[in-house]
Amino acid sequence: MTATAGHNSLAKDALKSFVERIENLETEKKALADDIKEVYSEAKANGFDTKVMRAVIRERKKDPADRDEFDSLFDLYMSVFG
Amino acid sequence: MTATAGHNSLAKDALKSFVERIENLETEKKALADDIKEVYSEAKANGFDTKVMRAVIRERKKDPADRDEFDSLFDLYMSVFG
Amino acid sequence: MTATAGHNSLAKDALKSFVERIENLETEKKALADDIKEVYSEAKANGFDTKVMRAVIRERKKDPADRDEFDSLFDLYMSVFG
Amino acid sequence: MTATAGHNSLAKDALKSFVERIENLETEKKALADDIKEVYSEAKANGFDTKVMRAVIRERKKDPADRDEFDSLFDLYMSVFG
DNA sequence: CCGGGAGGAGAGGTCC
DNA sequence: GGACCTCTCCTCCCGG
Repeated sequence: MTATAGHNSLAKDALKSFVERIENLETEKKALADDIKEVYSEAKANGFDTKVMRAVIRERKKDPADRDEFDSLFDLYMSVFG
Repeated sequence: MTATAGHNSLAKDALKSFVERIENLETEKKALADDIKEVYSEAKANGFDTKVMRAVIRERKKDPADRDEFDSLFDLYMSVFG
Repeated sequence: MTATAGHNSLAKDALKSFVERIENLETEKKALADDIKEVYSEAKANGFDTKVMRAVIRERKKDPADRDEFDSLFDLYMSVFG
Repeated sequence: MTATAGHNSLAKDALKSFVERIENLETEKKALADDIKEVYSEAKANGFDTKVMRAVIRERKKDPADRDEFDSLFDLYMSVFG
């Protein structure tokens, strides 16, 4: 936390390294996000409803047991409102 | 809009293809997210404050975008509020 | 488009007025959002599942016709994946 | 899990009450959102750029929060990147 | 009609 | 482990 060309230079280098590694990974992650957007665009251009597609993909990601539990509770709550 | 075996088999295949492409890309994206988490963990183990690191990375991301073409108008509007 | 004291003082006043009206409305809006959060907290403290509650409230907000259309398309898409 | 008149009638009533309170609050909140939209429309009709106005309002909202206690640490970390 | 931006909801991480 | 809070994603609305 102090002086000339030396003190904590290792910590500085370490920090820079960590930050740069993260930024590089985020760059790659963003590229994939863009790719995904692109595929949705293609699908849309082919007449598919992307909102429904998203729902399907979300559904397939879920644990069936969790889904069942959620559904039964949902039905119970809804039943309160006729 | 379709073909031979069964109803709309082409559309079905197209939908399957789109969904699977997206799911694969999301798998890769998640792997990168996990990598990023891992780097933050390393940094934390080395004594860095990850909350501040996140702020730094966010800041560095924002700067380039902030050179907007409406900056002058923005400044004008802001000037109204002293 | 202007008047007496200084350049565009009318426009300035108008802008200030618009901005302040919006900011006041946003303050009120935020207060309501906090109230809503508070009710969810109470409900949770009484043993209700807030995630399911949100789903119920969202469901009740929807137009039945839209919901049916979405559901049938959703089922169709899902059927592609066995 | 409950008492006398009918199955869980108390829990039912409680749930209904919570949901209705939330829905009423959301109705009020939406009314305010509409009011805000209305003010933006007026401003636009008076020749102001609503996009810039939004930027101004956002900025004014951020400033107070940005005086964070970790500013010094943030500056230290940023200094690494000259 | 399409893409981009703003607002809201949900999920995950962090601190207590 | 529970609550807050940040971040990401989804949806809707405005502008082009």
